[in-house]
Amino acid sequence: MIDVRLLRTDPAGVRAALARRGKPELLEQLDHASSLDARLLKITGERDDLRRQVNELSKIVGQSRKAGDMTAAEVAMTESRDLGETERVLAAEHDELSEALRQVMLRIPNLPSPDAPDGAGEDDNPLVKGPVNLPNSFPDHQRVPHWESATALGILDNERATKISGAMFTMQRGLGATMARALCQLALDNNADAFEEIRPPQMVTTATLTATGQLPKFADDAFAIERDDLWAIPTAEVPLTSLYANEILDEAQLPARLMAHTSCFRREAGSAGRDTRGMLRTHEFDKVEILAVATPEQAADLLTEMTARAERTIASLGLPYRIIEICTGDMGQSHYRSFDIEVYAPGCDKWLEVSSVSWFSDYQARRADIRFRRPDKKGTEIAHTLNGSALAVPRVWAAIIENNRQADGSIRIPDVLLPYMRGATVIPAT
RNA sequence: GGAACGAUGGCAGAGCGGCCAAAUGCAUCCGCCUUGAAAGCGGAAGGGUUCACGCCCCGGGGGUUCAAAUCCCUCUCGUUCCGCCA
Repeated sequence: MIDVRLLRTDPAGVRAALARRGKPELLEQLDHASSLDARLLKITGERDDLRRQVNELSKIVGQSRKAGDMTAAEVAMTESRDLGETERVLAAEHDELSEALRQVMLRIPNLPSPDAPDGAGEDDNPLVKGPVNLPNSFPDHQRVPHWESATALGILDNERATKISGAMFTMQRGLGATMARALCQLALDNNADAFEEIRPPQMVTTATLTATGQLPKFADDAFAIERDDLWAIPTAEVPLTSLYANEILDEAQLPARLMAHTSCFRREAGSAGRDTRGMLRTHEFDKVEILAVATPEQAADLLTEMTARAERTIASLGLPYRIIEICTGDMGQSHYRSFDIEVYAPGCDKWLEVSSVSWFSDYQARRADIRFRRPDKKGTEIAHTLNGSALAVPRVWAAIIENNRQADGSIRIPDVLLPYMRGATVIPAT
């Protein structure tokens, strides 16, 4: 959520920042929020004034009783009763207004960073680095899509996954399953020097899913377990961000660095038919996420560091990759600044997004109410949050299958994964 | 799933419906004392909102009342016992 007070004090600035996202309807929402806020302020003042009068009268009642002046007490009570009725009406109006304002504010996206590049859509995302490790050409045996080669090798069995769970579920077998797990181990081990490993719940409440920004706007993208009012997490970002929800941290605790390997569940509503082959887009996949809760001053460096960490793991696997920055027109709604790492998969001839590292400024933390206290200052401040995929399994797995395919059809296992592969160095051709 | 009890400041823990933003202890911070420390003594210290006055916050929500931390309802969470169970 953006700060209502900012909207109050600098409406032009907020408009200008939001306009960079290129969605005119957002400006109407801003106007709506402003007018609700103005009415809310007025009503709140009137209500509080009435409450003050009621409180004063109540004191008079008590004092008069004590003094034995029952008439005075009676007079004050009657007056207070009348005021109370008006107060009730105003209070109800206040509650309605403030809920309406909240609903509007929850749907207004974050203001992009001044440093974020302008652009209308994904075609405008600037290349920041690379391509790295990209050969001039690929031999024919690497031009085989992973869903063909992996299925032939018996390490991918999507047909049976579909039998069990329906379309867009996948299943790895044998060394394919081992390699999927190895990738998670690698990503965890690569970041264990600075991030605390968490095994969070993978089902969360509605309140938790609202804090990170998935609700109310993107309810259709998440799996719901309605009977118990729970949601399957679309990313570990959700439980990790809420880990410190409704808490006030000491500045010394920041940055708090957390990482988790979890399953991620996505309905992928609206993406039917797009990238649905093989492991490119699935309802359930594994990912290692790294996340930081920080002070505003720490955040920029953390964004750089976390992007570098994600890059390092991809680079160590020997895959061809590039880094792009996300422009204002393509940014996620909670994002302030964002970088993607893409890996080239020669078999399907695509650059695959395998990691996204983002800075959310105080947008998520305000929703989740994560604050911190500076030792030298009174009061509290909203924290900043950042997160990124240290490694998302399916597309990296697919890229390894395609890039590392040998002339004989076997798959060479990247050296950095060997410690986790129970002695295997290749996935043998059948 | 059934039953009983509980939820108050960083922690522990008081709190006859008004004198309670809330005792007391511990912890924290600042002074005094001391060569230094401990002890002792004195003092400070919650959050939100507001330019301010003020208003709100004793797990969440609702109700009763002139007035609610205190009474009633409800939800959530916790503890213990029973049942079931990886």
